[in-house]
Amino acid sequence: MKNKLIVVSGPTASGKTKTSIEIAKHIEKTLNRRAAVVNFDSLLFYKEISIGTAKPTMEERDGIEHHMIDIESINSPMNASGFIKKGEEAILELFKQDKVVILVGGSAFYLRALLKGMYESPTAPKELKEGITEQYKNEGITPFIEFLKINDPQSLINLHENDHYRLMRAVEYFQLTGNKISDKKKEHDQLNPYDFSTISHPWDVLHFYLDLPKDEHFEIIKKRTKEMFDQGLMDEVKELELNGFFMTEKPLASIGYKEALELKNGLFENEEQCIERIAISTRQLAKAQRTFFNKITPKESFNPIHDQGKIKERVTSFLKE
RNA sequence: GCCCAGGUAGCUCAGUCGGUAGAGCAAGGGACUGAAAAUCCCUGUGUCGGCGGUUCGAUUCCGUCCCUGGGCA
Repeated sequence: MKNKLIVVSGPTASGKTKTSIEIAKHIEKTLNRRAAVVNFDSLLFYKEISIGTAKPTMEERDGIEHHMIDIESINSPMNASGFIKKGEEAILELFKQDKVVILVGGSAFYLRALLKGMYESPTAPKELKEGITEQYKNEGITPFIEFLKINDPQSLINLHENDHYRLMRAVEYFQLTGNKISDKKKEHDQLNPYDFSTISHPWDVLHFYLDLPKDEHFEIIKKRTKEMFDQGLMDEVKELELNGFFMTEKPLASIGYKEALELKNGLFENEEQCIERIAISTRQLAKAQRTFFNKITPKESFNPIHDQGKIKERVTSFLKE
């Protein structure tokens, strides 16, 4: 019998945490099997940031074991490759223990990397990365575009000239591997990267996608943002500073923390405006997440508020297959 | 009641020496392979407060009325 993997995806604040716990409880209590949650939210990896990431509390987890949470520090950021490695390891171990794995999160890029694979590439040595950063600082994007014109012109077609981050990565990839990243993309595109009916593992996958009407969703986002402040988001930020962080760590540039730091530095007139800003950015994040998930098939869409019963029924039938 | 400032996009505002208007933000759409809650791209949006007048033509000039803010009474 194939290992069973249940994916619970959806935009931020769409009820993924609650749904995943309900599914896990249902599996353990009603179906008499063990279940475990594996996270694929890109910010839950970091142990120092919790409130602004809506990390599930121990109470919320309700005894269900969780993995891929609090596994890194914000001063050594995770990336998709590292995620795959550790995520796969965790999942395989759970399957070995005959558990049903519930993969939960909103970072579609990471989910796709895990299920459809990534182009192989060694980690870039420090000197190479620093050299690229230095050259960009001094000379701007021009030398990178010139480099790609000669070595990987297709990437110039694939990418916009203002997308400096990806242009630099294309140069780095070539210097690192001697291969064109555009060739790798072309190769990988033949695997239909958004089609999860075929994945790079022998797992049986059921994909739940949660979403709800936009206006309703925005109300939930606003409420949750206010709650983050009540729960002490600002204290969490102050604590980080006391603990010697520079406050320039990459994960702190994420929604909630970026604005909290701005509030602390007097860039907002008041807390209310800061909250408003976070809520809008969160809504925009949800929009981007929808755009990505919309392309992913197959998936079964449900309303997190009204469809909990249907979701459980579907879990039951999936595990009997 | 009088004086002043203002009323232009969902919001904040710019502008038109008279030829029916534009930025930022918001919104909508999209891309995405080692930063992904990041990064990047594309796209509108208007009775230019109402009504009259002058003019070939008014959002722009004039009159009047309404509204908002400030000051004086």
